[in-house]
Amino acid sequence: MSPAADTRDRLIDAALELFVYQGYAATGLAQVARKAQVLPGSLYYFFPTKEDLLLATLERRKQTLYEGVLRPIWESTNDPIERVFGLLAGYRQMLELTEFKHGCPIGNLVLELAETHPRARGLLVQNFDGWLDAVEQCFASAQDRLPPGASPRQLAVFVLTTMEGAVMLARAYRNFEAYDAAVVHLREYVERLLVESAARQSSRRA
Amino acid sequence: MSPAADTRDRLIDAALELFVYQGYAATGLAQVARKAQVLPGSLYYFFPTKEDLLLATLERRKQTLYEGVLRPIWESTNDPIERVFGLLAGYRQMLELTEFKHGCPIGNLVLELAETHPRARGLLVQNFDGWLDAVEQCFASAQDRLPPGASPRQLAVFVLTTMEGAVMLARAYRNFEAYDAAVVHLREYVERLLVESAARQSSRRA
DNA sequence: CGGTGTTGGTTGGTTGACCACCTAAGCACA
DNA sequence: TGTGCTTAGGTGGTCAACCAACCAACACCG
Repeated sequence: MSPAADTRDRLIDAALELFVYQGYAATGLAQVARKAQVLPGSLYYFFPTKEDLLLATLERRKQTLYEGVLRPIWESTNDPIERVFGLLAGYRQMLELTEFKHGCPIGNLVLELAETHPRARGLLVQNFDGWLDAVEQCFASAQDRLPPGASPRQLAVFVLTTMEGAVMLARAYRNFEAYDAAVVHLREYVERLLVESAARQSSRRA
Repeated sequence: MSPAADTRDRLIDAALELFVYQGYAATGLAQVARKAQVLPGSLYYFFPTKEDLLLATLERRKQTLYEGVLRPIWESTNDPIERVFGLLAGYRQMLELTEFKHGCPIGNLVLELAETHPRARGLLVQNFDGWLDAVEQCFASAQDRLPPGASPRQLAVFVLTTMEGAVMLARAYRNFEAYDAAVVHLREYVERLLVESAARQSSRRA
């Protein structure tokens, strides 16, 4: 890796963390540079404007979704339904490790920037889409165990809304009560869909 | 109302909207004063610091929860379960009316301020608590129609996480697909709890 | 009644810090 | 020698915070 690519990466890493931790507007470029061990001027060399830096972080986030988020869980879990809940457990673990400092990296920025930064919104949506695609695939490959009317995509959306809301409440309360309650109910719901479908299939066979 | 209380109120009203619309950090005090038709100096008379203004808006939000949010729905709907979904419909309507500009007033600020403003976090939690109390009461007064193990509080938490997540996705995508999908699934889940309980009761009677 | 001090609220402008943004000189490596 | 990158410094602008002068309403007292 060239030295330039290295500092560029360090800048994105630093910005990624600061934007998620304290918001976009509240983060100064000088602070990003300091955290990345780079002089403020260099920052301008790679990212002409602050928004360019923001877009680069979102692009990075999108590209590391599989490597950083999905793969560790996909490798430890095979059952598609359990993979979904493994994902939820992963976010829980992140909250735990960072003592609720980091929530969902996308969610925070959506609420802050959706109205004011249209280009960022586009990338945020792409990030959500990537996540939804992955979860949709889980449900799709378990579709034979689900009721016939169940839409994998809509189930994925439900999982994402639950997760985003749960992360938000966990950060607000600084505990896992709400997060765990939400996941328990989501599991109850999915469980019911599974047994319903199983009952239907066995009755058809009979 | 004294003229002073009036300008104070106007300031809180203006700040309330701006903080929700464009975030806390991104909102300048001069902008708040302009919107409230007040000179910047007066702002300092009522609120020594920007954070004091923030806390006042959260206090106000807490006190207007019933009047502004719950009452209109409570009055048009009697069934406790339908009241819960009426609440969700109300937030949907707000998104529609404001063209996705306003999300949940509390949720936005939670993600922005939870880590950096501990006093604000306390008030944000109080706001969530008030909302949760109301929804919990709904489920509690329908408890005879729910399975015996169902906890009204935990159900309320599930509703809140769903709502917050749904609002977030609606704002990101600028459409209601995700919002509606989430609400549909939540309804499916509650519906299943109701019929389950009904079946159990009729089988006991038999 | 009327003059006088006090209080609650307003005005407009200042201050110092910080911000994103910009530049031009310097560096190392090819 | 040239190119890619880094460095230090600087500019204009905006921010929260602050202030001193001001004003109207009121209370108190001669």
